[in-house]
Amino acid sequence: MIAVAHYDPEKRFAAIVQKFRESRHKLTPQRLAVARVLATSEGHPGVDAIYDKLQDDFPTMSLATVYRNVMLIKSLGEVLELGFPEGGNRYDGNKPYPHPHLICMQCKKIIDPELASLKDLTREVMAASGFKIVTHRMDFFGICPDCQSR
Amino acid sequence: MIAVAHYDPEKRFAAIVQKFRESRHKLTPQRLAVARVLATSEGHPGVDAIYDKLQDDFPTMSLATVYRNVMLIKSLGEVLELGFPEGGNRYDGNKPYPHPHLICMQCKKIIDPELASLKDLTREVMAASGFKIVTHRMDFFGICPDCQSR
DNA sequence: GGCGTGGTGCAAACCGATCGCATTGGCGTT
DNA sequence: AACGCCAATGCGATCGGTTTGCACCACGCC
Repeated sequence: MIAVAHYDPEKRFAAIVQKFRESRHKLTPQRLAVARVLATSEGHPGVDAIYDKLQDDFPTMSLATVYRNVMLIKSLGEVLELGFPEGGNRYDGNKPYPHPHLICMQCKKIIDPELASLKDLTREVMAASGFKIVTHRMDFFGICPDCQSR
Repeated sequence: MIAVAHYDPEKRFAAIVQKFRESRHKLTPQRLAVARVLATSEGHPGVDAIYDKLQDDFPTMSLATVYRNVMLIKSLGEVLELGFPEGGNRYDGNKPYPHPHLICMQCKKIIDPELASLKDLTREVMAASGFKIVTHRMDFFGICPDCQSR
């Protein structure tokens, strides 16, 4: 398996909470719980996965609340949204900047491969096209080793 | 502007029609019209754009017919679908294999930059992860020269 | 040219995501 | 520590792009 660089979830959680404070948003238990899940972003969870994970602690929490808080954290720039046309967007609040993803088409797991920097490619595109590149998206779709052997 | 390699729309159209025949699908005027638009895929049209473009020739054609035929051509492997989480998927039937795209976030135009092959990256990912890579997606989002000067 | 079946047009259904609203509760103020 | 404002929550209703069901139509084998 590829080595995966990641940040300390505690530090990421603190950074997100800091953004809440700066933007004068209230620190509700539900909000903090969503932030905590995203700070780790184990497995690049979708809204459903976040919702399920918090069912034990917040049995009455609404799915709408998860949606709203994920969107809030996204608007604060503290989570990377991986949108998919078929729905079920996934989120990465541990590394909230664009990076490549490796997606298993069968079990839907998503991991972060370590790749030679895309900086060169981005620079190449900017120079050749005249575009001002704001962000990018790079996904590899395939079958993971686990699913291959199943 | 980046030079863009593309295929002869006539040849692409013939190839798609050939697939229709092989798969025993009827050659209706609406189906052929959709295939003809996709063979060129000027501007990477979405379903709406295809529908609009064919209004003059087929004023009574249903949007559902466009959807069904685009999906058919996709299932035949003759069009590349560029799905977006916010909807409005775009299609490329001229180069129906994965390749990078450069997308203007303002006017939504999509062009094909010429880049050093991604083969090396794909191979790197496969070797390092053990995944069997089936396809990929690589988009650069930015502001095109036209929109920058507006 | 006739027939069978797949294709079309229309409208209804679908469904994840979002919104409206009444209630709740975080947190600045006193 | 208690108050009170207004953002946040939970719930149900709603939305809009896409898909589906169905009756009618027409492509293409014979």
